[in-house]
Amino acid sequence: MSPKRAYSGEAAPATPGAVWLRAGDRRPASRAPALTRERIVTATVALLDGQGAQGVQGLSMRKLAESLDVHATSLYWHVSHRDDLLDLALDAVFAEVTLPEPNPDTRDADNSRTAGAWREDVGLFMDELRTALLRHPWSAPLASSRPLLGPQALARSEFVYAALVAGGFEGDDLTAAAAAVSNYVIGTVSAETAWQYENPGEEAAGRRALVAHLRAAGEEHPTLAAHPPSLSTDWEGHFARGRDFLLDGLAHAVAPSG
Amino acid sequence: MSPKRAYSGEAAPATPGAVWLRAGDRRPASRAPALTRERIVTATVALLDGQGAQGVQGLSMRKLAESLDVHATSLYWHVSHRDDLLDLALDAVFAEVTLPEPNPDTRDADNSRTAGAWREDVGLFMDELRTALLRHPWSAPLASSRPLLGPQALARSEFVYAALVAGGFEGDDLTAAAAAVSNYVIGTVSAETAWQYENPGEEAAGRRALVAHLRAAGEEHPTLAAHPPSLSTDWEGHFARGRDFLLDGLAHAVAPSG
DNA sequence: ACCTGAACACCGTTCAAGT
DNA sequence: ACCTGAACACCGTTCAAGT
Repeated sequence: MSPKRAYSGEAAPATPGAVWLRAGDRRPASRAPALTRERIVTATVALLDGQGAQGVQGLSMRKLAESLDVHATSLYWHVSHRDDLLDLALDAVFAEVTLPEPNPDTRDADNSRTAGAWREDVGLFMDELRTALLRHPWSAPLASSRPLLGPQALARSEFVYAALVAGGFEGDDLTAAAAAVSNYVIGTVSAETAWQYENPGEEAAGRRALVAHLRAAGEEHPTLAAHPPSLSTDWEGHFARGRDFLLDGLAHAVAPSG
Repeated sequence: MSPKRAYSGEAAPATPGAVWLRAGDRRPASRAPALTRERIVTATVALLDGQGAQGVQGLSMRKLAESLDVHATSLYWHVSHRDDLLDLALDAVFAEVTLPEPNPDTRDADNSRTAGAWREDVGLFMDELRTALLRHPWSAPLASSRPLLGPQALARSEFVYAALVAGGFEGDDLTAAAAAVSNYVIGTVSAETAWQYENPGEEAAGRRALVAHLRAAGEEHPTLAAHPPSLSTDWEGHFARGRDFLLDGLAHAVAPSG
């Protein structure tokens, strides 16, 4: 109704991932303030973790403020939008991905690259990322829908890029390989967490309904019916198999003869 | 006093003989309902498509109702929650993934499986799915965070399963392969759409800020700085490369010798 | 059977005002 | 510099009531 600037509500900020791009976003503090960005981010992660299957919808500025014993509007001194909070919380999850020093670009006696090194590094990254994302069920869907530009995320990307470069990737192959690795992990964990129930008690009933649904639909989908997709919920095993498929394909790209 | 279109009750009509003058006064005995689930879903997709980079947040029951010339609360006769609408809209996107009859499990003269058939089918599925998801930028993040159980989604799964079974996959390898294929596509498109701007005019400024950000961060991340991730935005090319990496890995699993 | 209207319990965000 | 308080423009969903 109002002609000028329509209510923007929860609309995404104009530039995706804008928190990371704004300079001079944070004012210097004079006296120890009640609120700091760190405290707010910690409380955000805690609130989201406590909201179970609600995901990112479990975060409201008002609930967050209450958990910090402050008014909702105070948060806006430290942060521009709710979305900033989500980006910051996500980067805090990436901080939990702990990685060693990457294996260097070592060579065998015949000057070919050692086969195992880069693959081990990339596989380790994938496993570690999955573990961190699973610890915070709201994080994988978020990671799949926001640019990953926070300092912690960038540091993890650096690790992957270094490992792939050591493995012989370069140019577009490098970019594509790194993207495939991240997207596989994030996509897989996102799918896995999509099955989480609000209430553990509902799981049994939900499972029964799913079996009945697939059986009914299965009459038209014989292959699917013969291999019910998510009834065997060995998520970790399936993750590892798919990870190895992808790593096999990457290995093929840098050593097509072998 | 009285609202604009009140039921007149027993009051005398203003115009004598007005019954005859009013069109549509008598509803047909079995009147077609104003709303159907199909109409609602179509309007939902249209609304979401029109909300640009807002994604799933662009859908409100009130706006949707307005676009259907109905009250928001009427929608609840046809649908239980807002989430139902999202699941229905997502399945409508899967309906746009058009696929041929899958290649059968053909054999070569030496009774080994023809190498190209299943791979062609799976690759086609991946390309088609990407295209459909890109047409509706809100759909990939949604697909990555909801179980894909709609009839259209299941039919597409059937195609992938059939192709993989024809290629020689079974058991956990089959499940893992199918999941990897879907998750790769959905994860990749989700990442791609995460970079979309609300307003095309902001893209240039956002790009400059991103370059500056990566340059500053690049001092600590040399490999990343040397290969700036998303500045070359050949999304399709990178998608195809990653797709082929994965397909190579899958091919290796069913023909480890070759 | 299908739709309306009022009501409830929430939202994110702005802005002037306080300290 | 940092926080409060009131206000604005929205939300999803319920339920009794209408036709």
